Amino acid sequence: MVTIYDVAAKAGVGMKTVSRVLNNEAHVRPAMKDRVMKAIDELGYRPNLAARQLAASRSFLITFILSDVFSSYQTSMLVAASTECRLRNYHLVVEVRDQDETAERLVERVTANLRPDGIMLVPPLSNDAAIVRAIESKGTRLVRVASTLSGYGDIVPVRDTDVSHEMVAHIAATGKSRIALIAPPFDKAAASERVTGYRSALADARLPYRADYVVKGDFTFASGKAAAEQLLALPEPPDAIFATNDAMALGAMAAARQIGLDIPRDIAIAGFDDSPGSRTMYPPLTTVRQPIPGMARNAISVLLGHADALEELVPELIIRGSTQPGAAAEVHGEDM
Amino acid sequence: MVTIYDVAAKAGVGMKTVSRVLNNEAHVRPAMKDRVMKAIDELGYRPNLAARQLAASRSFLITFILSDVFSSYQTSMLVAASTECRLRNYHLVVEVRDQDETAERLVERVTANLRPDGIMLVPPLSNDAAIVRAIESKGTRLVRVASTLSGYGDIVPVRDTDVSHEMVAHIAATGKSRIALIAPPFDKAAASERVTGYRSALADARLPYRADYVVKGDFTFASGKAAAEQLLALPEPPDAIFATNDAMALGAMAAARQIGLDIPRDIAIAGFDDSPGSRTMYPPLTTVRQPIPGMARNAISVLLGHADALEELVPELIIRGSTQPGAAAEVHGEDM
DNA sequence: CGCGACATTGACAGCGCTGCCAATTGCGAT
DNA sequence: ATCGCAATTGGCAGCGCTGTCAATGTCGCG
Repeated sequence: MVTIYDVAAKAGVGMKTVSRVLNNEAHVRPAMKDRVMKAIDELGYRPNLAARQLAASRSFLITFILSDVFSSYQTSMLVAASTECRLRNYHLVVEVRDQDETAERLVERVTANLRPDGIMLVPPLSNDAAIVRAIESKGTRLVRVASTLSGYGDIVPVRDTDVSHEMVAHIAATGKSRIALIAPPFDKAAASERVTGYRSALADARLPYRADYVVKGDFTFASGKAAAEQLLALPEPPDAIFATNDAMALGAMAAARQIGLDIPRDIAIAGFDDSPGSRTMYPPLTTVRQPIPGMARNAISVLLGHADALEELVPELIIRGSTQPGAAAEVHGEDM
Repeated sequence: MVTIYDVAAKAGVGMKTVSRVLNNEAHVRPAMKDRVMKAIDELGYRPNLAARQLAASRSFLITFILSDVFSSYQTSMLVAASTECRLRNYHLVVEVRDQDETAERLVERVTANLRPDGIMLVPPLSNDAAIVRAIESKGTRLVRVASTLSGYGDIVPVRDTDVSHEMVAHIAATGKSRIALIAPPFDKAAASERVTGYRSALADARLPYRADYVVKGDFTFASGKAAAEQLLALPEPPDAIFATNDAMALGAMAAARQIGLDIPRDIAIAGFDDSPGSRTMYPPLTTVRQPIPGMARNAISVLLGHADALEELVPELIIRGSTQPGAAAEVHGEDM
């Protein structure tokens, strides 16, 4: 294996100079730098990560903790984060939270062995106070993609209010007037931007806010189905349902289909996340596409301290057949 | 940070003895071992991975390469593999293959920086000859979950013939007699165990094999939809479609639904993979559940040379509403 | 009871790189 | 040309652990 000494010898410079070039440090004349680069190329030299880690006591590793509840959202974040790490010569290590593993044990094992330079958390784990606190107590850097803005760690905010508003406005524009909401499980309604957007859009459209049209779900298919069943059993059932994620929206679709309703004629249904499943339904689901790659890029940037040029990110309304008959054609053929 | 020297001092033994205990080497008397263990506990000592890597020139890292085409199959493998690594004090690093990145560049960057002790590949990447060859040329250990049995690397085989046979037999048992197949894209029909099972089950059920009932797809939703449209346009259309993965089966469902067919009455549809989407359809999709966690466990075991106790793995038929009306209740409520 | 073989333990030299500090060089101003 | 200061460059000591090998102990057997 070729080492930094070989490069130094070949370039006729001190070993430390090679190190400087590798680390892009200041105080190296361009001519030197070129000579070193050339030697590196010719020798096919690759720095030994373990040695750098040991000497510099940083790991060039970021840990991404996956919750044991899978979601396409998490996976997309993971992929985008890994890609971003690669551009910065970092690497992404995946750890999965075991069922019934305490926050402390999880964080202990994640930080102790590998000593990552940072940890990245996305929902739902990013809103788990116990985990965040445990990471804080270890002193490991943390970035969270989250809507809850308090607590330890830098935060890449999720801004859902406007697009939720847009969504409900879109549904109203298709002529629906009894628009129900399957809300997130959080206790405080204010905790969810998606709920806020729903209410403001109702107000704008001069539609009444009805408490019986708002049912909580827990982001699972089953809870969405149950919520929809409850809504559809109302004396005056809604003619549209906006579910705050796709899994619940699919549950609502199943509930509607089960009692023979036509989507979107009898009931329009919309979700949130643009999950693979939203595209493989018939009719395909109207939903919201989060700028996930950008969010992941921002998160890694923040974590690595290059917070200078963060991207401006805007979620996007994806109108498909579940709210607008003509839109059915816009199905993508991606694998799931 | 507490080091191995601190532990040695506290336990009153040589530093090397602590190292022996850590690595579970032979030639340490139980009494010694206990003393060391106690010291480790009391000090909360954690070995420094970077130092071990450098000294032992192994990385305790396994790289999992993700193809840029997402699938729930890949994700499940990833999660299971990560969990398994953790039990062996290894860590899983994720690298994503960039679109239009050559196999050589991919493998170069994956092996050069991190120098993982092994690489794990699952379909579709595990059948990519160029990647496998590139890894071989780097001399990095490789384990592949694959049905193609030739080439470099240890292989965890995928055995689909029997369960495909079972699936088609099940469909035939529900009274369907014109069972079509949406086949994998491979050139040689023999390459796919799923096709083999289909043919043998037809023979067993004394149903004719009809070439016009076999259409190739490429594992995407769109290709499944197109294939189903072609099948349903036949003069004598099939009354059942077995798609060799779920994405294509969902495409087939969409095609059937679009022309107003009832599932499963007019046409039964079955898939393969037990993807999240298969559960969130109405009716839910009959499919095959691969023993993914076990496969991942086996793969990591093989990679780490503990190939002694491999698990016996059998895929499982999951009968749901898309082939059997009564089965509709068996929907799981997992999030996607 | 003595000897050799083997089990156990410890000492020490790196693994390949970075941080610190000292040595050297270059350059503008006098 | 000379001096001072800052920009460059190199040397060296580890980072914390494992591999090698030598130094002890230990035990069975004659």
